[in-house]
Amino acid sequence: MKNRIKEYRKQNKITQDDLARAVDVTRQTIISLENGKYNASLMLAHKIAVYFKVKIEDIFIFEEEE
Amino acid sequence: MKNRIKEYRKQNKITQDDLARAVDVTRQTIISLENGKYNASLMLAHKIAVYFKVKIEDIFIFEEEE
DNA sequence: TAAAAATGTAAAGTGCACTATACATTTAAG
DNA sequence: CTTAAATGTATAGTGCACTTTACATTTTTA
Repeated sequence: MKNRIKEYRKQNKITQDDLARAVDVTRQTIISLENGKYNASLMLAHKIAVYFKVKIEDIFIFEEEE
Repeated sequence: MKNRIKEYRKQNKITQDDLARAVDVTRQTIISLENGKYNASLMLAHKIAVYFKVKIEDIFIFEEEE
């Protein structure tokens, strides 16, 4: 699964730290998500989508699966 | 976070076992989700939404959070 | 009403999502 | 060019999402 967190973050001109605080996780978590270390939880995906005012599916890209 | 998995499953008249196989998890996982033991991962939420042909937000209800 | 099908409970184990802390590297700005 | 801000790397630890197996209870159907 891929995501467009970095894209949306750049568009909104905010820092990783800003986003982390906004969705209540650590900066490490944002870095890990942006760099594809692992996937977000459903709850975090939702918070990020709400923050950017888009749908979960707009940020998280589900491809080659089931 | 709540979810409407059981509702959608009943509407589609399929069993927990059927759904479990369809989204490639164990029956235990479906039971646990339906009974609110824990939340689905983003990937599983997506598979379930695709299976029922609806959006993630139609099945998973995010309320009192951030 | 008895057997089968569906649902639920229990419990131990694995891996990943996320935290926390510390430091190193890159980018931006005076 | 030098400092500060932003981004990244590393590592150890915690809890939860999910598995597996086994059995118990409820619901459905012949």
